[in-house]
Amino acid sequence: MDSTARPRSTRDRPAKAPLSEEAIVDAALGILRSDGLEAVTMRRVASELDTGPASLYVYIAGRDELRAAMLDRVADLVALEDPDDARWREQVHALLDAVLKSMEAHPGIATVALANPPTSPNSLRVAESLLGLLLTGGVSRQDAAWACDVLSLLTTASAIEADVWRARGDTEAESEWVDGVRRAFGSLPPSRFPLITGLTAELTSGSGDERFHFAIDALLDGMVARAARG
Amino acid sequence: MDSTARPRSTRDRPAKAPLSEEAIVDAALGILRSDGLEAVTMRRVASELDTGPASLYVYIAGRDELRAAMLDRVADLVALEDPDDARWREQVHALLDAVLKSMEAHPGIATVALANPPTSPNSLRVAESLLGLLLTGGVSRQDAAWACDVLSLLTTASAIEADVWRARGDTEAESEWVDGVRRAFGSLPPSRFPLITGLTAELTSGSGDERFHFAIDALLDGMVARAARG
DNA sequence: ACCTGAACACCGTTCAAGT
DNA sequence: ACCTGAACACCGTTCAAGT
Repeated sequence: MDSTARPRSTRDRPAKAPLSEEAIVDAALGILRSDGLEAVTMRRVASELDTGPASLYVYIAGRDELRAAMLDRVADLVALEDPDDARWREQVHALLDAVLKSMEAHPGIATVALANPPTSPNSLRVAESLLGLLLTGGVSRQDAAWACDVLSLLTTASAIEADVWRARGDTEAESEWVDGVRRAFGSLPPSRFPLITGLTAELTSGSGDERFHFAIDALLDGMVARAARG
Repeated sequence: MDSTARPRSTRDRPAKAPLSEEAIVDAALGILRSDGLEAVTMRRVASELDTGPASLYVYIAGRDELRAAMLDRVADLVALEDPDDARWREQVHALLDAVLKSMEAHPGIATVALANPPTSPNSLRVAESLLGLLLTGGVSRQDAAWACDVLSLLTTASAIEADVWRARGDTEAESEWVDGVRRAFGSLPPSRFPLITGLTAELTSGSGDERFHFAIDALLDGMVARAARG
């Protein structure tokens, strides 16, 4: 793309990196990965680049534009594969799983995704691929179009849920937080919450991933059934 | 500073309300409805109550607790009905629609919902009702439990999407923003995005509500099919 | 004992002034 | 012409001091 390829320098004193949108987004993503979205402030990004906050505005319109640029960069990490008639269903799972994992590696970015329409270049790249898989699976054109939206929503929401679990569970695996929820459910008054108390095991079973893939399967099942009905 | 003559009333506020968690949450919800989530700051809430920000901390642990309390209050607005075998499916739609509408009336609260585990008293009330409807519909216990989570996620995500559309479209109906997206999709290079450009009509058709109920139906279809398969 | 003024350590963004 | 120091108008939260 660019003529002057430079090694991506973020931390550890890269002598002096000339300011650019790319460098700013790089620095922001570094902060995001290590300290989460709340830590990504204009001032923090600027100080990471050894300059004042005002200088960022030469390259980026503001905080929201920076967040959108970060989001697009995260979507760029998702690898795509061509549709295969025999494997379209697992390909859908694999694609959405890649989106989920990419977001989970950048805690807080899912929140940004929900606040921005999915029309950035790399979001469109993913959407184009997902549409292809759904059509290959025999889903109707209208259903595929809407499912594309719904599946994205679901993936983003799952990523946010994962972010929250991790933030609450701190260093430990999900189990600790889930245990808390299980205890909370179990100690509810059964008279007022007969179903929740009776289904505590089911409500707290499965990992986030299992629930995510369950939802995808249920949605695909529904649309395939709908296509079969005509 | 004469305190006997007349309490200095701020605008049309009910004279002097004694501070309490309820009064604080009330004030916060008022700001939320009129100016959105970003405007709900500890300082703004305090000034609305004619006091300093420090005083709020006597009744509320902090900003996040205030947001959680606001969320629970919004969930309290949802009316429930007893499951009816013949109408369970439309009852699911009605329940989730009520949750969606309640959130849409409080712009930004959906973001709070995604950041908090759905274990507040009124969230549990809604979950208990939804579980009952799904079980009445013949969905398996495990599927009902997970679907409860997925449907909540979907509803919350839809509410956020509605918030974003409204924020972008400003005063006008959705159409203006949708037109923009349609134009953006249409002007994409067909060689790189053959499906998106070919499906622009389908991708941008339907209101948010239609897409929302489509997603619910597809999910329910999938789970009913699953239950039928055994 | 209860409440809060004032302070601390931050924000995003702007713009006049400097180079 | 380009960049940025300094300022403006805000944040959430704490705690010593006042009543």
